[in-house]
Amino acid sequence: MTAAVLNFKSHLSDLFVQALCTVAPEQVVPVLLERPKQVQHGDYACNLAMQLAKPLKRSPRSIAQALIDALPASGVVEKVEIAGAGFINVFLTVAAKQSVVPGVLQAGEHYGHIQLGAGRRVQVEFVSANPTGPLHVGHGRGAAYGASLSNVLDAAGYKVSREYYVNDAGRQMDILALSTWLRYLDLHAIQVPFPPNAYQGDYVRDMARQIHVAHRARYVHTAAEVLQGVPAVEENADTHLDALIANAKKLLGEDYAYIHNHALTEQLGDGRHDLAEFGVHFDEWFSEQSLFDSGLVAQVVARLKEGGHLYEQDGAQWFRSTAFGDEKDRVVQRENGLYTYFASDIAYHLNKFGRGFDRMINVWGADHHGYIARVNGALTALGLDSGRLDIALVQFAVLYRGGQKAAMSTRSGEFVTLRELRNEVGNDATRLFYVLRKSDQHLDFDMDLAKSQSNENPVYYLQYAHARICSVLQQWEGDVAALRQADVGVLQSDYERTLLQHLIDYPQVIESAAEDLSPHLIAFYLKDLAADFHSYYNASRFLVEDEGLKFARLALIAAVAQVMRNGLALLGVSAPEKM
RNA sequence: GUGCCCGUAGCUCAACUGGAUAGAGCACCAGCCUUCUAAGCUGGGGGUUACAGGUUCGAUUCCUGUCGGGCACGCCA
Repeated sequence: MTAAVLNFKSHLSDLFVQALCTVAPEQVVPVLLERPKQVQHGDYACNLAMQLAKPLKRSPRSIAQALIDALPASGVVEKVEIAGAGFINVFLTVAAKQSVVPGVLQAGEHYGHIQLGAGRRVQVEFVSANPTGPLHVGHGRGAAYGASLSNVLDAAGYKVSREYYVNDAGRQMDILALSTWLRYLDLHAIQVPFPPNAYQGDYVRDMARQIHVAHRARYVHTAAEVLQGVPAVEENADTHLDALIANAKKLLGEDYAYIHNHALTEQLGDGRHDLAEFGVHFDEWFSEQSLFDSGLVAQVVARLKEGGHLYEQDGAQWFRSTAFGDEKDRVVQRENGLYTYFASDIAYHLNKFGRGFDRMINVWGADHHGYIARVNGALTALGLDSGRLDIALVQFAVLYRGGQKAAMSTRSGEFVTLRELRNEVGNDATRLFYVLRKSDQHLDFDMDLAKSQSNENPVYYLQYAHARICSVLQQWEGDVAALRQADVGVLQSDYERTLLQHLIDYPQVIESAAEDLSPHLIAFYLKDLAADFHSYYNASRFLVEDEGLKFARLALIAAVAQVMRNGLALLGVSAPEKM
């Protein structure tokens, strides 16, 4: 086994580059190799000749012939043909393709790991939901996507850091603290009308009860005090809420921080636990508040001001983001002196850039798309290369249950939580369904389908292929590790050739998924691989009399099982040995 | 109204970033279990890629327009 065996595409690509240098050294054309859809078009097709036709003013087919003549010899190439308008079709030798089987078995769980990232450090920031309540199904998609993407980048040779940005500063957290306190007062029969735009969920009452149990009546104040000077909710719900928050801070003094922190700790802990059960882990939980505590937010605003990127209007500080292609300028510091979320976000990104990542990927909900221009603008204004930052937008997921859209109202507290979804359909199905679509496509999540234990459910289709192989290997009762020594020369059938080619493609799929930030490609690949295995299974027997044939076939399906395991692991889906 | 994304089989989605005859699953029809898991397999019907132009050897893919859908347009986070 040589290094080239596991990397046919780049090997062939090198050959074509050499041929190109001979035929048309002055032409700068990228060499693209594709897997043709039709088997008669060979294993790889190259359209180089057609791209050169115009600049060289020659017919594509004559250029193709010249390229073929100039192509260096290679042990893995069976033959090269000109086809159609000028495609160059390359056929690999059977032996070369067969060698993937021992290659996979040798590499084991590392098969598919490539050096695309070359050890470069990449940070993936995802989920980053406000810790103001349970994660819902929208966060779930970001979590599944971010986690799978991180795994793919890891397999592609990047050194990945997974980060959750905790919005522990700002008004939303104050609203949660207030909501908790009001529910607590309710337990002490203090009647204060609960604001409609406060957090309604039952989890708020739970936290109130915890505080009540731990500290009894310590935080009780009269309704009159709480409502002192608070404008009517009918006038303006937001000012009503803010006045209540102000009163809470005033009445509770240092105790306000306790309630605030209790709510934060509870919700963050709950989210962390939820995500861990979902197989989603983070290396870093970055606190927004720490940016204020360290003074970085103030510093970054000062830096922008020094650079002449800020101006004052109506008492507020505006960042001139229109100078960087944004639609309008944005406020970084409000009239009341408070910094906006945008300001702390600039500070956060400055901090990120300072941590020395070669590349950063933010996974955001698609509703944040209008936010990209201003963040890039701010980074550019700070003299940072915004090209190191990628924003991956993830579209919404809509749940369907019994053919009906499931209700998704945050205000009423009537939303389906990620936990409920996981409990109802299981972690495996949830993880897979979330990445079964391109992330920039809307996702219709059919809960009935995800739950169904039937042939309609793609989760079982994948897992079943793996379990079937394990079952066969178990009944064989031989030494699986010895299969890597199998003589695979007898693997000649159409089914076997198809499977061999699929196994060869796997590293290429990792590369595409990493380059396009598209873990769904792994899911599609696994579906294809499973389909080809199931066909093979129905058409052939593995535990046959002929020892050589049996050994070769078992080696092949063991390799298929290995790739299924590797791929499912990237998606966070288990690969059961029995079903 | 302005900006971004999208429109592919009855339904849910692919199509290797401009390639060869646009592919899967579900649903529908007809078959395959005394032999390794039928949660599987085999075959069949189903398309003017929303519509109209344009660019070129070649367009689902790129450009323009129209129609239809989603999202965003706060001194919120």
